[in-house]
Amino acid sequence: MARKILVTSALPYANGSIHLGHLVEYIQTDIWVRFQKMQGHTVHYVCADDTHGTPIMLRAEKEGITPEALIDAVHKEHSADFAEFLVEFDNYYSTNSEENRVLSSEIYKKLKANGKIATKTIEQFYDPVKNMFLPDRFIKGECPKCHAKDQYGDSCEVCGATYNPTELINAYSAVSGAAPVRKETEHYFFKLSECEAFLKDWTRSGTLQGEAANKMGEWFENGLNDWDISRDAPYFGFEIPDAPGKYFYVWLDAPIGYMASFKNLCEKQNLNFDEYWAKDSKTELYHFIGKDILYFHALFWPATLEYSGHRKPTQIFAHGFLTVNGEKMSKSRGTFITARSYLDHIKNPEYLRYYYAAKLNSTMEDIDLNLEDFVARVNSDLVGKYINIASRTAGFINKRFDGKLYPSANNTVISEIKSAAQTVEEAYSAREYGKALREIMRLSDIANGYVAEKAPWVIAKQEGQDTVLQQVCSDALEMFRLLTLYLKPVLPKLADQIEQFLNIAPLNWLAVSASLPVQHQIQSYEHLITRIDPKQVEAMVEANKESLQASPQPHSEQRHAVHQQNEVKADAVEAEYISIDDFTKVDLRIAKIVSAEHVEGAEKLLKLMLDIGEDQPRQVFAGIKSAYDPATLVGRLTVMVANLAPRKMKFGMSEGMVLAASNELGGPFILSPDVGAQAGMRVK
RNA sequence: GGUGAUGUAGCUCAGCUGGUUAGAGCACAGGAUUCAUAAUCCUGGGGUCGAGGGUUCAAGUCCCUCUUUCACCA
Repeated sequence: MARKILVTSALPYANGSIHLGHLVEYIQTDIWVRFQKMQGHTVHYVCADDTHGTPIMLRAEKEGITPEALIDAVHKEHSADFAEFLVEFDNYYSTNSEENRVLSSEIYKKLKANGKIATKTIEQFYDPVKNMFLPDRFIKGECPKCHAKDQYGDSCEVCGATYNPTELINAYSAVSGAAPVRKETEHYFFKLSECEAFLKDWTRSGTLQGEAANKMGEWFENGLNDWDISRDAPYFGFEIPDAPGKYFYVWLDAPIGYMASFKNLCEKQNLNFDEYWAKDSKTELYHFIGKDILYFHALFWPATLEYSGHRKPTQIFAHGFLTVNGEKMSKSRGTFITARSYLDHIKNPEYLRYYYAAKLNSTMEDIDLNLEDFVARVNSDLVGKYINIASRTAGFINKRFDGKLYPSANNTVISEIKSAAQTVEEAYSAREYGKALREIMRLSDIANGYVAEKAPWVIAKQEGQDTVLQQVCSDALEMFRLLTLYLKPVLPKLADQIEQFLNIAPLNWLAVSASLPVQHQIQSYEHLITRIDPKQVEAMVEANKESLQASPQPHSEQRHAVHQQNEVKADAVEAEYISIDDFTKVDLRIAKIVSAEHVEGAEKLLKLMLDIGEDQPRQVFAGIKSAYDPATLVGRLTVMVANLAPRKMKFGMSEGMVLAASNELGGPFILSPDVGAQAGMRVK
């Protein structure tokens, strides 16, 4: 039965080029879509550029163009990159579209009518020169820990410390250089906290991978915060209908961009939008995303849909990140490789599609692009094994039999390859591409073994064996046809060339049970694919090396968003000195460790019972598990903070803090008093 | 500090609900072959499955502790 399926990939931000990390997702999705289409299902694959937000606005300004001109240019670039990597969207649109404006407004109004919108006055950093509110990323200053200059508002790239923008020393606006001030403003919130019951239910109903559902559990444990969905002018985005000067936060209209892109496709192809998005839709909806934006797709998005009267996603497929040679992509190492740069150097996009597919599975594990392995694998699998089957047999058919086939009636190898169809099918369907390709390569080995065993080059020299020769080679080409069919979701362009070579109609899954008929005429064989020269890869890496200091590490979308959603808290700037009065507020005591034990389930904690001369020993959880065996601690004296507010931890109350020394060289080392100190003595 | 993952041959990875001497590809060694843009076939060496403890007749596979790498949160 033909299914109706709508598939999306995450929307790339219109502020940068597509790189090899992005491509993991688009290639993964494209393979799945092509596979489902080959199965005969109705599939629409839509995507769009994510175009709104402060970074786009500012970049356009810097380049002296309008945001619209910027996103138009990026849209062209992205579209070209995807097309060349054979990522075949049914529609690649933009979130800055009329359809999206209308849908975003409608959804907002429905959320409001359902009582899910609230307003709240918050305090944010404000650039008094530029007259705009500043996201954390646009506040820079000196790192409070290592004092590196020009660090971002949320973390230091030199020492790795994380902090609040308020902690930066000599903070300044990255836009104007002015010192930011705090300013109050009214923001609109989506009352996510009221959606908890619905979301708990939804995230556990099989819509997420197991690991993803576990991850979601964390958010529930901490309680859901209302989601800040507005930004103040100036902002490049959609103005909120009933709130002049307030704009939808980019993440509100981005997922609605999936709908808008599809709406646009409906207009072009006369499809029924509501059939796919109405609350009771019988169609299927799948979102392919990176694990970093799970938060938006598994919490905000389904809640938005639910309370605006729409259907929810059927499933969300999250994948891991790409590493190159086992490490994060890095500009200084030359492994931050753009799609364009790959095309310039390696040329053939199907090599990368094949390699990614060989590595992909249905989990959220990161996948590694090992460049040496990439060359070896592509050369060995695609050229040595797969293409070689045709390359070594087609010549005989063309030269000796005028391109005419004479397949045998019964070939056990062909039967075996055909019978693997279900295994391959299931693997693709479950997004276990690595498994599918392993099976296909196993079959390729069998096919090559068949040719080696029959040795057509020997038969060719024997008198009166023409028919046998023709059969062996025809059968090998039939094997090749089947393998091509299996590989087609991954290698669509190559499959297309092979269809022409074999002179057959475009392969779909039904063609598994067909065969090349007797007397079928094939075209002459021309070499279809060449080996990668490792020098090409070296040149690519070299070309991507940036000698300059690494440009800012892109913060993950999630961190970015969550920070934006947090209100700026009014931390007092720490003074350099404290008074004696401040110090005496801290009640330090000599403590005797009465008992020490491991805490089940805790990574770094030990549970200590500390005697400080009170009736009952204090229970304290200390993060010293890595350095101390509990048994050796019992009986020792150390120092604790006795008047620290008790804190409820996952494992119980912690009624104090043990002091310990550490830095990057080692630790923690707990303190020991000199001989004579007694439990309970005050330290000052 | 918390949470979710992760650690299996030189490299990249399979190993489902625990069950014979732990698998594949690449790389390496030896042999065969020459149809194929040095591709193919056969054979072989190589792993105390991150470390330690436990459950079990039986553990890479379950439990605990420690540890590696990564991500997210604080």
